[in-house]
Amino acid sequence: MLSLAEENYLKAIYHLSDGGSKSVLTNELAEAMSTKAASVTDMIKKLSVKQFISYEKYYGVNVTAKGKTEALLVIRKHRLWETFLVEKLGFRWDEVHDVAEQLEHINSPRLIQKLDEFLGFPKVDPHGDPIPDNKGKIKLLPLIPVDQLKAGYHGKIAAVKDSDSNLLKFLDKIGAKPGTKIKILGKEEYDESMEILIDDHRVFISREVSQNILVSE
Amino acid sequence: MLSLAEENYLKAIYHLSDGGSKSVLTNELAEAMSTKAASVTDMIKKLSVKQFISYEKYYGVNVTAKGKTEALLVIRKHRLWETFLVEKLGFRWDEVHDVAEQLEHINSPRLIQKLDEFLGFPKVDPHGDPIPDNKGKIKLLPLIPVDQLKAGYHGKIAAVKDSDSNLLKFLDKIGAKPGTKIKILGKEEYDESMEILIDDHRVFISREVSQNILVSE
DNA sequence: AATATTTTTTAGGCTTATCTAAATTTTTAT
DNA sequence: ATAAAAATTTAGATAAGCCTAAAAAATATT
Repeated sequence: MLSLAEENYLKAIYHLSDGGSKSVLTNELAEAMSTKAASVTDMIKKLSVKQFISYEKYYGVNVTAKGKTEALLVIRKHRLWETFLVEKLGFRWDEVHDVAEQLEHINSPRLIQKLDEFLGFPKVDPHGDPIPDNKGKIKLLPLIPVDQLKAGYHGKIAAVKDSDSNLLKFLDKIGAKPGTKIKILGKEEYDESMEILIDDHRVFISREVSQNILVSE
Repeated sequence: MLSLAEENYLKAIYHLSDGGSKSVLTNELAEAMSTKAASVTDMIKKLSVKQFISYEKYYGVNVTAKGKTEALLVIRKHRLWETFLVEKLGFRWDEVHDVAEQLEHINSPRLIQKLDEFLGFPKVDPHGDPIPDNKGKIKLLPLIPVDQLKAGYHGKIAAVKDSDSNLLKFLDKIGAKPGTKIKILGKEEYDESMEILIDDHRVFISREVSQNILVSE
């Protein structure tokens, strides 16, 4: 149905559009795909003809309902594989992204069904991101980045935002992952760094980090 | 290093040459790859330049040592994935081939190392075929097809030859798989069909089937 | 409002992997 | 030994996905 390149573009469009809630510009997409604007224009035309996106010259692209479902099915595969790599093969969560990028393109509904079952039908992946169902539907809960919380807040980490390997290694080091208890002790006005408790351990985190740790409600 | 198409050609050449012991003709390869002789000639030139095969115009190709190693590393991945699909995900052995054909091209040495470990370093895949090591070395034991055995022989099934889904389903039905006890009761001269015991169950098999069940020594 | 800048698209090429049709080489048969 | 048949290679196209350079459209500046 979709080629590997088409799947990758569609997924990028889905992510850049925040799940379809805004349009995506050509250069933005070129940047994300590490390619040139001219190549993006070519691909946009193809995906548009196939009705995965809608496109008006010079005004950026939007995913259609069909495109959204398709993107979410790829994301489902990606997140199930990431879960497999961490839970079953013992990968660290900062190592899984590139491999999952390859595995997500394996085409076998039966494989994904069996994998889902083998993993015990997980609802979220190791980063706390929700796993879409086999119809391409996803339940997104509203999440708040820690940098917006006030001193005194306490709850649990729901997810981490960035999939940058260095951020993940740092979070690993301070013991921060989805499910971990977190409490805000204070925020420094000058640089917005924060003092927090991770599982009752006191740590200092910069704004870059606090923006990437998410809690629910 | 190698493109997907190149990997597939190399693997086919390895198999058709019986592991490098004879040369492979253009048409033979075209047939195996479901493509045209002209396309094969093109690809042969590429693999030849890259030194994975040696090639003399009009006389067929042979795999080099380098090509053999490379082919065996792909086969290693294929067989580890087949083992995973059967042992861990509960696939039937007649269902795994097509999915493994896709999975074998995932490029991540770490993934294969972890998978091997997860599976407990299996020596053979679900069909009884040996799994090459991570250096691309394989230990092939000499196997004998059941149609060459005499009445009275008894031993264990070592492997099954054909990966045709219908054959595998039939073998499943009569309970024949690697490790199962087998005894030859007799052979019918007329059509070479045989009467055998599979795990003490009496069954009749045709020559097509008996040629595809293998025992060691 | 006119001009400069930025963004996007078009035009034309390149590579990989495929194809058909024609040419060439090898093999088989007379 | 030569002609016919079969196998293989070459030549020339095509499609996907990318590129650079140039043109066109939209946006920003003065």
